[in-house]
Amino acid sequence: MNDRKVRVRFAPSPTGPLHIGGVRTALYNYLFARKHGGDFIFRIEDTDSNRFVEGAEEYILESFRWLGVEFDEGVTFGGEHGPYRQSERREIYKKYVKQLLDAGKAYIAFDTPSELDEKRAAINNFQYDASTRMQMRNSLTLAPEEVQALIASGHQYVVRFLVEPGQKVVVNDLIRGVVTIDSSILDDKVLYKSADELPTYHLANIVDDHLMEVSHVIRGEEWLPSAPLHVLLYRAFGWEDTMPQFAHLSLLLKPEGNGKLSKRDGDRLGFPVFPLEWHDPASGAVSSGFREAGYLPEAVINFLALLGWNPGDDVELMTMDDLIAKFDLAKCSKAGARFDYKKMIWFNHEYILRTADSEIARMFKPIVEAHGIEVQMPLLEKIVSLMKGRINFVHELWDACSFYFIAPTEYDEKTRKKRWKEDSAQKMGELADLLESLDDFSIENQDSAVHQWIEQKGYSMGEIMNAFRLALVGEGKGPQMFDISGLIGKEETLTRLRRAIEVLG
RNA sequence: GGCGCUUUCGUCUAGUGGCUAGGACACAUGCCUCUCACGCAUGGAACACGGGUUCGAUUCCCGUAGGCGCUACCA
Repeated sequence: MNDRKVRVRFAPSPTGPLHIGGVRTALYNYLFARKHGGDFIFRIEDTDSNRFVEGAEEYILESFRWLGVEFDEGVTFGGEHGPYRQSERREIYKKYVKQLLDAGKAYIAFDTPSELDEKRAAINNFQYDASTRMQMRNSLTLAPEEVQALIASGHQYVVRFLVEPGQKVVVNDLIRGVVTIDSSILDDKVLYKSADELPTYHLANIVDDHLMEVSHVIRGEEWLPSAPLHVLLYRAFGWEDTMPQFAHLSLLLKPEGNGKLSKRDGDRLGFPVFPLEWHDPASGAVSSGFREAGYLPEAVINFLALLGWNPGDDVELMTMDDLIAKFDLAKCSKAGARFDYKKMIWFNHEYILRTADSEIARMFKPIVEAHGIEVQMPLLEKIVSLMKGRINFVHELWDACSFYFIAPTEYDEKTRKKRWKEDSAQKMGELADLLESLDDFSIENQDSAVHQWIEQKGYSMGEIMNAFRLALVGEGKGPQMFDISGLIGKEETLTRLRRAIEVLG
């Protein structure tokens, strides 16, 4: 049983954008598959025709392409266990539903949704199970001819799983250990609906995992309560010997307050909860995505991997290959993890630091151009190398360094008060003359010439440089002064200097 | 309500039957310095509570409380 080939799957419902929690579940499946040389399957669970959303499947695929999470098999990837979209597997499920029906392990029920609602309203804690099934309209209580007649006359029905009460059902979870429940608390779950000729999640899931030879089911904790039902289904089909091993992951919680992470938290606190921007086809509403918000995929992966899992060492910055090498389901934490978005921002900062200047410059270029500025790559790369350490997102580069491209039109009042003295105009005039006289305007040459001049005149470094900075930048920020003047060039430096003298006096 | 899962600094977490309970984010201070950042250094900060078991429990057991999830012809 344990020497089976590792085969795991990520099986979302195409009901909208992929939640970040789902991304993490997929990531853990991927890491586990790669770690054990197994296969990673992409299956679409579209058994609820009412909730289907156009474009969701493509969105999910695009998200994983961006993140670098790769599938081996499944929808759009091919494979020998297809089709991988549940809506295309109707005939397969019908066969297995019949098998259960014939074996007396499931039955046909005619109670309509509204009848069931009435029951629930009338009886509190009503549950369709061993204690109530004999009072309902189903193949257990009706004569076989009646059942046939109802079906023949077009009555819609569902197939329910007949749960034997009083059994101890044991789920051996790879993260949580042994979980035992009494089958009496389970209800007779709907397995199949005649209305759309599709199974529900529970049936489709078991049949597909079995047929697709899935070895490990790694999914969110919200599935833990139905895991015993799934065990019972494997048993009913006689598949218990090849039943996959289960691992239920803790959930992602709000950064603050109670409850699980939701889109509202992201909107409120200013971070995305979806990998890519999503345009809802029905409402037209736009939800922000990590990609568009300026996160690097490597940073998102690294952050997510550590949210609920830890290899046990003090290393936090890891590549996908590092994560694969270290991943271990047994080291996943059991309790829910708050979504610490500030730490995610720190990861992005670290990854920007580790990304080549040329790559950051390539990402930054369209932003510069959007401000109507033409810039050459070599210059932009130099600016990036000077500035990228101070930002968390590429788009923050613009605010941090727009002075390279645009001369100040006004001067920050606070800085002016502090840095522009009575004699600043005169000294800046001297500085301008000095710089003008330089044939070699290299950073090194400016540096030595200006230092020499300051020393000769007995000026202080601070008074000169700070006034100089105000003149070129318009405020008190930025890298070393000659890294600014050197890059904007002699002519521009002198223009800005002389304008400041004129304006500030 | 019922059932299940869960509980170490504010947050993510490491860890052990005997430790000064470790790291990271965030925060504070200092250093660096021509500014702002970055960076570096330092600091404050935790074993939910109550019972057991034990020579000794943060660690093992039970209970309580809190948190989370499920309780659909949704996944």
